[in-house]
Amino acid sequence: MSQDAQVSSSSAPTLEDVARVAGVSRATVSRVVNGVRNVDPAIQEAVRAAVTATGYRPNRAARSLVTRRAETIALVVSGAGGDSPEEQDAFAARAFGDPFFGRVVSGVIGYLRPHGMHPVLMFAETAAARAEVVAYLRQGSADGALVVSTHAEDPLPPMLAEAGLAAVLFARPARPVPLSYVDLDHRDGGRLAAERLLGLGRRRPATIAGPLDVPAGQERLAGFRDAMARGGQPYVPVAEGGFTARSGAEAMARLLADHPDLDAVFAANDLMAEGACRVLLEQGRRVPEDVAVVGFDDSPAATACRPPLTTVRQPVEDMAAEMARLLRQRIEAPGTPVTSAVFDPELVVRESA
Amino acid sequence: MSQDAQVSSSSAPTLEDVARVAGVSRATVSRVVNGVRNVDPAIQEAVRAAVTATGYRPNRAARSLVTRRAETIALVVSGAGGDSPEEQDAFAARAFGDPFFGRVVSGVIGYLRPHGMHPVLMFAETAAARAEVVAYLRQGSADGALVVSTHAEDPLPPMLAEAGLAAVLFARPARPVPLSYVDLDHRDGGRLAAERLLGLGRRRPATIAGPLDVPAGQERLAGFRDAMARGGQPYVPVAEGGFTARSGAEAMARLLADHPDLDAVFAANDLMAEGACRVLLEQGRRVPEDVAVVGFDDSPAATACRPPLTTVRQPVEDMAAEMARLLRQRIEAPGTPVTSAVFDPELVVRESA
DNA sequence: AGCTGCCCTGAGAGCGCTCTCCCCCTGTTG
DNA sequence: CAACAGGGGGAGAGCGCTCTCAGGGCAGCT
Repeated sequence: MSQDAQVSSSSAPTLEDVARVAGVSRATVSRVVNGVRNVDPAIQEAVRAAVTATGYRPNRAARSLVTRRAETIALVVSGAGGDSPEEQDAFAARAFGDPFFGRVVSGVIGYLRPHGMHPVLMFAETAAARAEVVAYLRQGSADGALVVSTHAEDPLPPMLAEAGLAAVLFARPARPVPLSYVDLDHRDGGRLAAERLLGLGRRRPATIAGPLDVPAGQERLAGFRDAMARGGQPYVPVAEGGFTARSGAEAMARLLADHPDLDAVFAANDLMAEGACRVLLEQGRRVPEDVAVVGFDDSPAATACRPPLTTVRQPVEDMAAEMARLLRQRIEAPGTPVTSAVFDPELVVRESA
Repeated sequence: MSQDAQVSSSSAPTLEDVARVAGVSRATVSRVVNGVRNVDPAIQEAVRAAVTATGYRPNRAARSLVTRRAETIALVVSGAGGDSPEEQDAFAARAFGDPFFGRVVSGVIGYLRPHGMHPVLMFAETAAARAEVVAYLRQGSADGALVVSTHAEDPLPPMLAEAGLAAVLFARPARPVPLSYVDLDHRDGGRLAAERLLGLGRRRPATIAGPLDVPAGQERLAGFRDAMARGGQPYVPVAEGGFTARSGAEAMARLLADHPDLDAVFAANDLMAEGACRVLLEQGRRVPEDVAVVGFDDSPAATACRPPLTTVRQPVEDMAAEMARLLRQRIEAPGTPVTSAVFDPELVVRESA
């Protein structure tokens, strides 16, 4: 039946059509369709019936035109990549190759969906792409942006802030930007790793830190060291890595050379932990018997690793959902001050520690 | 200066503003901004100057309202999942955990970007979500859909076709649907694997097939068998797997039990190949010396595997770009008949064969 | 010179929706 | 009973854009 009505009007039904069917004015239908405000229940009922009878769907463009809201938000994967097409492909592949983004997307959609919104996916890996993101938002095609940066020195957030656009970041930017963000309590993650190792009775720990110019890298290390110090281990050898398996392996080799008697390693991410495990195994150390290893992220690398890694997990979906919530809030009430939401990590115990 | 103009008009500049600055009518500015048609070069110049001076950006909603084009397309990750929130999360994580989707996204964006379009990301894993995708499109919020199904029996494509909506699929659906699609020549992929193994002098091949109710599963097998037959190996033992590492391992164990002297295995995807390698190694077979293994997909599992897998790669980015191109074409000219674009796979030689 | 026809430009009518008036009707109060 | 308040509903003005239509100017033709 709804199809008949649909077809008869030769095109998608409009408010006008619904009004005619319900025997009321356009304004009343609009009132019912949107936040119902002061409408006689009987009429509401009639309108609702007319809506289903006609198969009416509000035209988003028409609505946006007058409300000046796109009812759309941009999900921007941002980073400082190169400008060649190959690098762009590589950027995208790298970004999405990491299941981390899948979890972000999942969390964002999980929040947005009940609100009838859908994210527009954008990459901002080049200067041109960043300009386009800003233009897209200024143009009103999206009401705000959710930004996930792959690099700490991402130039996009400052651009967004300067243009006065609504945006929320995943992870605290390296230098302060007047934008809300969600982040993990990396310090606490480091603490969790330390306490696990301490609880296992390990007394000669070492750590493979992430890049120390990235907040996450610094804080995971700081948290680990603090907790170790509190646990009676004031001195912890550190080797810096670059969040890759190879860098983890190299760092592990250095640590082993300098401290052959170590019995525990905390790597600031799973990839480095995996590299570390490989080196450990190659050098004849058993994991976890001889050396316990704790990673960070709970990425697939954690389960793929032999042995499966004990690791620190971030509630990425929850964080992403909160990011979306903060953005919506900012869009609704542009005046609200910027805030941040910091989430607690969780220790996932597997076999490596 | 563009900022001054921007600010002075207190809000985003409109066509009217540009027209005033350029000293022409709205219509003329519109003509210049869009496909320039019969406009005096001098006036074009003046308009363009006014556009940059004012920092004008067409309002997408207003334009969409009259053109009845959203200039947006939906990128739908579709599948038949469960309806619980956990399953939805799992769905998303699974979908994006697979770098395959990253490559699809990358290819789609690569094509769309130069056309000033951006994809809206949607999941269609439940009946409600599917209904919403259809509603979203009927509502005109997007001009068409790019559908990537995780299951062969995805109900979304038929729904889209029936609603008369523009859509293009990734991979041929299990049962015919009047929709265009892009796909890989899976048969040829099977052939490539067979010829590699044959070229290596292997004479006792076996294969771990994918699910045989999926076109890709059937065709990879058929192509492999045909090429083997042509190469003088009419009989090839088959074990069916489910595209997971575990199923690959189990299939491998079965094959080994029945055919202990096999010297080559073609697994219909890398995950199964990885599982197969593990079993092979556990049972004391060396890869590739005793048994050569070829996978399919060239996923990260291929490089993560010990030894790294020789595998068949699909040009996913190109396929995704073509999918977007076909969709745009269909949107521009709705009358054109549905077509399909079949791409050629490529053998990537690593160490396992 | 007068006419035809073409090229270019402007005027203006909407696209479908929201939202501000404004009016009417009912219920309440002096 | 008159005056008023207030809730419920309709009329209508746009939001910014595209596109049709008509008109003005000019070249080429008879």
